[in-house]
Amino acid sequence: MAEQHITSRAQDYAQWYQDVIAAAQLAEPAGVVRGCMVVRPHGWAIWEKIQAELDGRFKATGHQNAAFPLLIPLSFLQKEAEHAEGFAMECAVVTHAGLKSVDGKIQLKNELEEPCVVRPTSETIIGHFFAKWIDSYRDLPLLLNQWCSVMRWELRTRLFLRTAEFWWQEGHTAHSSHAEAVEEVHRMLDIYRDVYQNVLAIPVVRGMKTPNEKFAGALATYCVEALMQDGKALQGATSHDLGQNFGRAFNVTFQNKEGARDFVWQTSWGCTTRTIGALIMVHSDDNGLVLPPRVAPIHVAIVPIWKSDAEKSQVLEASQKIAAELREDGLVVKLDDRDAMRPGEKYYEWERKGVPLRLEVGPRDVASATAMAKSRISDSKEKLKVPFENIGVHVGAILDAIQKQLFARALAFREANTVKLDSWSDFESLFADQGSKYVYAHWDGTTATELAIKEATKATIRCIPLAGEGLDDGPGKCIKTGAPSRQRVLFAKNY
RNA sequence: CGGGGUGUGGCUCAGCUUGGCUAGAGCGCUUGGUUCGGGACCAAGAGGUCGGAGGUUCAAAUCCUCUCACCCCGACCA
Repeated sequence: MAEQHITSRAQDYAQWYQDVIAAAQLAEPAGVVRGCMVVRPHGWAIWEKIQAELDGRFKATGHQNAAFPLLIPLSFLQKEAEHAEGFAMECAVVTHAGLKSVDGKIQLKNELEEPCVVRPTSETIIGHFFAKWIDSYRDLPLLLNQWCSVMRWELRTRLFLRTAEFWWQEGHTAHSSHAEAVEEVHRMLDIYRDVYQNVLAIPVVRGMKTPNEKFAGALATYCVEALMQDGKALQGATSHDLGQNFGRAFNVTFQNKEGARDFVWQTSWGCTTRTIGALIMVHSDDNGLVLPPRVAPIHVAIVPIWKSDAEKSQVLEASQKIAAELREDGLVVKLDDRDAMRPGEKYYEWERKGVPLRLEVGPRDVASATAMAKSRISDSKEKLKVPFENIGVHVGAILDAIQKQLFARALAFREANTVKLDSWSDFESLFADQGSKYVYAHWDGTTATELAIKEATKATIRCIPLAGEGLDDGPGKCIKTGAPSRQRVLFAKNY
């Protein structure tokens, strides 16, 4: 196991981000195919935890999982003009099938009559099947989700944040009325908020995207936005009101109670492996990955300490008992009994992998029937004594506390890095150089102004916060043009 | 896709300017031994066609051309 140096956040934030990923063995660039990543077991285990949390909530709200083809006929993409334009540049295209060997060299064989795109998202092909499956209002609502990977041929890639292939879920639903579809859009947005805040311990702002930022082909796009430690925002998940746009494009119609034909009202919503990037950039520190217990693949690492063989058997026996008891409580416990490694090195390893709690069990601890506990997020090297008796209760309480502390810490950071601005020069200087925060400011509602602000400062409108979110205080004047503004919107640089 | 940078054992790098013995070091890895409460030590080993393909040359890690990948800054985007 190669020792991993982690650059400090202060020195080079981008390098720190990559170092944390390498040191925790979460993922690495595939190298053999531009922009693609390999998600290593520890990284995938985190994704599986996120999947489980989301999937359970999807099922509980009546959704079913399904799987649709990876390849989409090119013609499908042309059916919804705005959607096609939004994704045209970044589609990977399959033009051939089969290979042949010519003079020992592999060559392409049969050119396809109609090329296929590798799905960048599945609205089109799912629209096609919705048209087949939906005939009556009795078939609605149709509530589906698929877990899969998609491909967008990105020109600049970063592990988890932007890769050519990434993993996600995409929910697709069809409804008999716009009101019902809108209700679904918000139901799913709230599920994302719930998972972000209560599982990932990341505070988010719910909002609506501007017309300029919304999903190509949607009537409206809603999102949850999170703030990273460098002051940049990251979109955590999206939920789209597709209106009848795809219904029209794919002729998805149903007969309503009155006997009339109408196009269905659709939604789609998604959350990606990018979420792991958010986890890293919100919680982790200069010692490596920090994970909230609810998404940690390993909750507790037990490091036994011994000198003699007699001590070793005694200490291991006690450690195994503790591990078994904690596992009965549903915790994932790693008993690190590797012989060749000294305890200190094990501490560093589990720290950089983000294990929330470490228990040390040595001869002295066995004698006193206590273990030394070290939280991943405690400031000092101070350790806490926990008794063997009812250890599950103590460990459970510590893990709960860590979960709460992480959210509180992230929330405090967000509050400390959120400002209300009304002066254009203040706005400009805040975003000067690499600077960024959450800035609530007035905007006149035009795309022209939005783009002018971006041009001048690199800051973009992350969202128009929903009622009750953010720091809105009623109408005002646009920070750039002085034109009337209905409410403050959220600005930041973004990933 | 535009601008800049990088590519030498698993990792970090030296060597390249000015071509020349068998391509080195530290860490990691393997084996044996001593260790073990915050990154251990000793000894002996294994591991590289220098990102790839062409070219120049008696001779290329080193010079030239092309290409691939990665990183940074843009533009675009989950």
